[in-house]
Amino acid sequence: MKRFLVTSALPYANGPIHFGHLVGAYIPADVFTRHKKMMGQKVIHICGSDEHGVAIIMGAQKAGQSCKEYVDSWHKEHKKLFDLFNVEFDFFGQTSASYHHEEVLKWFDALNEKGLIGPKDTQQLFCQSCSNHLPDRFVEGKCYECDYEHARGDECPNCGILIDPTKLIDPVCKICGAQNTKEVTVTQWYLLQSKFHDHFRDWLKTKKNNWRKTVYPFVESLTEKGLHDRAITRDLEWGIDVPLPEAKGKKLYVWFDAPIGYVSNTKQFLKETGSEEDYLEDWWNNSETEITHFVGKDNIIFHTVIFPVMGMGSGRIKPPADVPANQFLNLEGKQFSKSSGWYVDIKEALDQFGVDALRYYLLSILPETSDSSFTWKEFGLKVNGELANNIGNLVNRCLKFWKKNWPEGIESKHFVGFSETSHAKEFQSSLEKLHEFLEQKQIRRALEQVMSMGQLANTYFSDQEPWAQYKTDPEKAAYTIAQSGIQILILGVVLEPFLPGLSGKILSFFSEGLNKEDQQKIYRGEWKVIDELFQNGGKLQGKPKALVPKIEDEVIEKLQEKLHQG
RNA sequence: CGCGGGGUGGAGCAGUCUGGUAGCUCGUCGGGCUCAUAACCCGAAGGUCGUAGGUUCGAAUCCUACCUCCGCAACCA
Repeated sequence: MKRFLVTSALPYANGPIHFGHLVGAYIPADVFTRHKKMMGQKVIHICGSDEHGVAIIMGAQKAGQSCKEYVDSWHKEHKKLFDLFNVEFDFFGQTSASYHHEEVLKWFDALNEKGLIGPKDTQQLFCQSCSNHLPDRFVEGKCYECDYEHARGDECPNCGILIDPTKLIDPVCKICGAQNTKEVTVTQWYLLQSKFHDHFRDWLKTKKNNWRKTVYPFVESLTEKGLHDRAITRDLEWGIDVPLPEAKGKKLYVWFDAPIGYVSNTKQFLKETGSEEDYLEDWWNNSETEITHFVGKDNIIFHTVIFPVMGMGSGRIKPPADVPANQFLNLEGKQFSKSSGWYVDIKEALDQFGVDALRYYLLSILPETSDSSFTWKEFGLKVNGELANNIGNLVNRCLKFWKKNWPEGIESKHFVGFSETSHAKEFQSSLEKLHEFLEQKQIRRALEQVMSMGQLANTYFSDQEPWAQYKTDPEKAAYTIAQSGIQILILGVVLEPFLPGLSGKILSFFSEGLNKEDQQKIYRGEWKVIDELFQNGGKLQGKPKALVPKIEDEVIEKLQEKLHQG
């Protein structure tokens, strides 16, 4: 049986999550996974904290904590935020855990055995003040081509040439700020990707027609002329030991171990849930598995080149079916930047507006094809004008009318045969489009289909005029409300992947007996089941109310002011 | 000529691969309705698809040149 393995980029345990991260990977992955689950397909969503690397060491130093304490606290913080945002993982692990270290060593050994890892001597700058090796962007200086003052160790932002850091004029350590470097020769172990070029290109070509146009052309042109060998070891104190006697004291580079976290976390997930399945045979290396990595565009190279090479090269896992990378989300046109005050505090926003409003807006501006912008003004307009007016109001107008006029319930006969009606046909076609878009990971367009179903339901309600029917022919009105009620029930189910919170609220009006199986049937369009659901008549649970509160203009204005004041 | 992605009615976007009456949401204007969160429904106005050439019976869509915006993405994680 076909199965789906979904991953979202491992958040780096070194700072808060912002909207860009949510929109780039976690929310799309969550929607896709929930969709698959509702379809009744076998799917797991794996993620976890990425906890090695120089930035973590520096962050821990600054915080006066050990590295482990430091990453643990960010791990908890991130987990909490994902929960608040209804982003659901089947497993959310840590790369500092021992199960992860074990897995990484297996990869290293396998690649080493296949001759895909080897040592090379390189010239590197070493800071004599803080005793750190300074790879690329940890050093800055004057460009030897154009004299630009702040050329980085890898590239000059002014003239664009690739920089050899040892040739920089007056190099400065970016870690401690001292100008006290010397050139040293160090041995590092490299992932010999160049040996894998032809094999890689053969595989890549098979993705030409299914990958996004922001992904394929980029990877294609980048790898056309060859794959670069990459250093996968570092001289650091924190990380996974290189399992070679001649590399004593060295650690594996964080980007080597991090993606393996997807695999090690899957193993741990199966172990903790008592599964009999094998993480490799049944999942990562199973021909029936479709692997999808949700990432932001900054992660494309690692997920489309390096990790696939590691997987194919070691033979441990198969390469991904798709890497639906998203573009960047800006804040009112400029990049989010916590240090310059250009950011939005997610927790505050959650407290103020609730998860449904935020998820709705973020979903509607997912940067799937190009960069997009978060603006408070548009947030207010979309939540009020679309979510509240369309869906919120629909639920409210129909269910209030229902509760008021049939407090003891509507007879079951009015609910029968919905799937055969003409108003169900249009719903059905929207649902089919929604499924199609979600399969293609076009989540924005899928959400539009949900909204169009809301509009269909509003139109049906208005056309039938149950308020007028009730005065002349109450039976007819009962039928209209029953049918409208079914439409709302379907909407509630269909909303689940997008807005699980709102979905749950809508469904709670209907029946406590609406189990997962029935929901899945409705989600799949098997609407015959609805006849059975209302066989004892339709009585509403609880008291209907406005589910999506409107956002006041003044609130938006205040937030805009606050942002621009910094 | 470093690389990739954008430039479509007031705003935000889809359509470009596989040429054939320019589509969606919001906003605006007009009408309707009163069950509902001043919500909902119907209708209308509004675009020579960045510019200039070319291919074609026909181009937003293919080709060429140019202008312009965003990002940096294989030793930042």
